[in-house]
Amino acid sequence: MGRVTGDGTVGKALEVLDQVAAFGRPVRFGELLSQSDFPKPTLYRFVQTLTNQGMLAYNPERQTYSPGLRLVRLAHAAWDQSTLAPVARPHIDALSNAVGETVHLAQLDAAQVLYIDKRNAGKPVEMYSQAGKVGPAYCTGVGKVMMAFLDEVTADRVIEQQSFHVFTEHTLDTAEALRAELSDIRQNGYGFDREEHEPGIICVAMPILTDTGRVLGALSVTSTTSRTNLAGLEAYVPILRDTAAKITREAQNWSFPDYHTKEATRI
Amino acid sequence: MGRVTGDGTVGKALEVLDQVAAFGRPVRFGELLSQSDFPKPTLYRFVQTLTNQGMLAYNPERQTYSPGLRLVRLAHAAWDQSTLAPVARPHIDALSNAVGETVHLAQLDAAQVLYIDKRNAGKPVEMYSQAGKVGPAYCTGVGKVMMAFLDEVTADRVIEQQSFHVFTEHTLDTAEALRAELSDIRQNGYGFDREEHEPGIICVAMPILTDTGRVLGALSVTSTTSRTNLAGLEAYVPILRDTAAKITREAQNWSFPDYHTKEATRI
DNA sequence: AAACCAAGTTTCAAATAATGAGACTAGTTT
DNA sequence: AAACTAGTCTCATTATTTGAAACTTGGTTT
Repeated sequence: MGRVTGDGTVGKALEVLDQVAAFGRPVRFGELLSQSDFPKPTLYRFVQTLTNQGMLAYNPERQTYSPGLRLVRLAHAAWDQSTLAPVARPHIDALSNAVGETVHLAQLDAAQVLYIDKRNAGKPVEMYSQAGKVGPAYCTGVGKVMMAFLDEVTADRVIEQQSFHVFTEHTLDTAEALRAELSDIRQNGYGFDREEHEPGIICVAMPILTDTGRVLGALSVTSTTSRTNLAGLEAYVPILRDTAAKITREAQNWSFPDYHTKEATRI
Repeated sequence: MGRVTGDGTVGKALEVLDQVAAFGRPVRFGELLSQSDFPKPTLYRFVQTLTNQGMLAYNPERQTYSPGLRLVRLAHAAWDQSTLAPVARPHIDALSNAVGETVHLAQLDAAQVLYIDKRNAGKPVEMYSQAGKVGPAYCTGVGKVMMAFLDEVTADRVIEQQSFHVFTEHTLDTAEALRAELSDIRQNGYGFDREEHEPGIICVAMPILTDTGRVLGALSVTSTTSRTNLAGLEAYVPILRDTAAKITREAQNWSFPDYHTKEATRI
């Protein structure tokens, strides 16, 4: 969804990979076919190739395909080199201890929010279950603050790719409403999720920017309307700002990849 | 290393992806070129395509490439659907608590050991940093017990792909020595790492097999020669066997992908 | 400031690989 | 045993990849 297609054969093969992943369970060739735009033999060859390459795993007993182990290995490298996680970890820990609420670290990937790290209030870390998860950008705190600080061209592209599905009565459901909100966020320097994604769930979010203003990612503190309110969350703004600044400082040295290509095709 | 090449354009592109990941740090185009068999424009186009697709991330300030965020998202799905991790987690937790030593869960990927989960004695879980890591199969406990229970054809292919690099004075450095060891392991049903990979580090490992004998993965308990010895580790065999059996039972229901294709090219 | 150099990028005809309609096979149901 | 279904294979056509060479850009030296 929102992914650039038409990068030749490689792009098509990766599209198939995404489709398999999107099923969320092992999937049969036929199911994939009925859902795919590719003709049977073409899809078949892609699936074959990806399986040979370890990007898909094949279960011969059930004749099903699922995303392969090679991805886990590659993601390990991505995690280390292309995400804020290694640099941010100690600061996230400190933030989590200080606020005693759920903390998220996210980055943008193809117009979606990709959760990179998470600390559950109190509970021990239950990682991979959350890291790698994606969510909508237009109705989450982290998504909105990241979009707010993108350059105009990139922002337009990202906004255009939002689905504006209505999750709750507070969900912003048009590009115009979103643009207005992003403008507010730019003014304040931070943003909220006002039960826009899930009823009863609110959060305050802070962008992580380079000092040239490039978006690196975002942090958020999440709570529920039963425990606090927006004013209560706003009290966390100073510590969030501080944490973000620390992450920025360290990230500058290590230096991180950008979220746009020269080609303007990818976010 | 050990990966099947020659799956057309897609295979070549993924080879490039592996090369970038192998650098272990953001890498410039030129560095990649000097290390690659592809001619300049060909490599250039691959890198371009992969970047457009989010499989690589480009840092315009430093002009470097690193594995992209899309991999993190895809790996999340792989983790959930193609690994033993979700099923094994509670049992690994219990095992870790019971033995108070470092516990590993691993699977085979392309003749290498892929660590899927880990519990550090006492310390809090620090996930992704370990999950996705790869290691040699011929000189680790988990690697050897998995190889020992592969079917003959697959085992031959895997053994052939081992590097037999000598890490310590105890490293098995020939296919013959390894085959003898695997035979012993098959007899006992479990295996050890006798400081073969790192001096002072020893472990006892147990394969996780389906009841038809197919290899699903392996478990190990690791310690140091300063804290215990092989006889001490052997005491953990019953609980390891028990844990493996529990994981097998649950995995059967959920059912997992295999580690060989119909094509006999991929492990 | 001109010449040089290195790194990255683009071009385009030739070579190669991807494509997909259709045929085939194996397994299952009527 | 015929009809059906899901998966796999073939091969002429078509479209894409390929890479030598030329070009551009930014930085460094003379």
